[in-house]
Amino acid sequence: MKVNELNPEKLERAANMLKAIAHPMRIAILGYLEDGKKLTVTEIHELLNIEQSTTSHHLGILKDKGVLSSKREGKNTYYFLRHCSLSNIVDCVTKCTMG
Amino acid sequence: MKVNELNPEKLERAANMLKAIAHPMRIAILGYLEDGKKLTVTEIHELLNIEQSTTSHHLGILKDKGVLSSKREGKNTYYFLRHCSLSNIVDCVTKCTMG
DNA sequence: CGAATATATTTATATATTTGCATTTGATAA
DNA sequence: TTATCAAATGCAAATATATAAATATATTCG
Repeated sequence: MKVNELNPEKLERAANMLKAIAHPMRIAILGYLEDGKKLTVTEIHELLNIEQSTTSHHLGILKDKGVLSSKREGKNTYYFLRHCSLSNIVDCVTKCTMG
Repeated sequence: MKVNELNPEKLERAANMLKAIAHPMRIAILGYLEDGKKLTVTEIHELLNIEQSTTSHHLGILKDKGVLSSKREGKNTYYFLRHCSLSNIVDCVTKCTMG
């Protein structure tokens, strides 16, 4: 890989995407969204047992940094992984922290 | 993957490891350490053109969170990836942020 | 030992993040 | 229209993080 051909803006964008993922709740969210699953804000906030607004906040961060996409359907908004390969990051880091 | 069998402590550890990586300078550091390369603090601080103390700080964070290991040899301390698979994270996130 | 080099730590300041509450906006149905 | 459910936003307090300057520690060499 050519990380060091990365200019500061690219490093910044990569860091921002990782920073978006680097939070316990947000890692858990990504865990629920593997294999192309789509979930609503309410579903996630009930699964994680955290406030609706907090959930929305986390989802907004993940969307803003390019980790998730969303699609409104009626009253619900479904969130899902923008790049399915992003599951690998969570996979890799959980494996590395197990040992 | 079984992210959601992860208990809060494991999520926390995974998040901390990602948080350690999620910084432009620290991503650049990991870029220099791919393929098992080992570099000293001074080499890194010169490569990145940042303060020695700042460099040491960043390396300390990466080591503390389990991303890097270090080995002292004489006056120098060499830093290197603890799990070579961690390069994949940087790889994946840089690819995802390119598009 | 004292000097030089490499690394780490401490400290202070600036900046950013997390969280929940209250509110608002959006969509549907009665 | 009004009521209701779903999601997003603004705000504020608490907490965490980043940076650099100064200082401290460790190692080697003369």
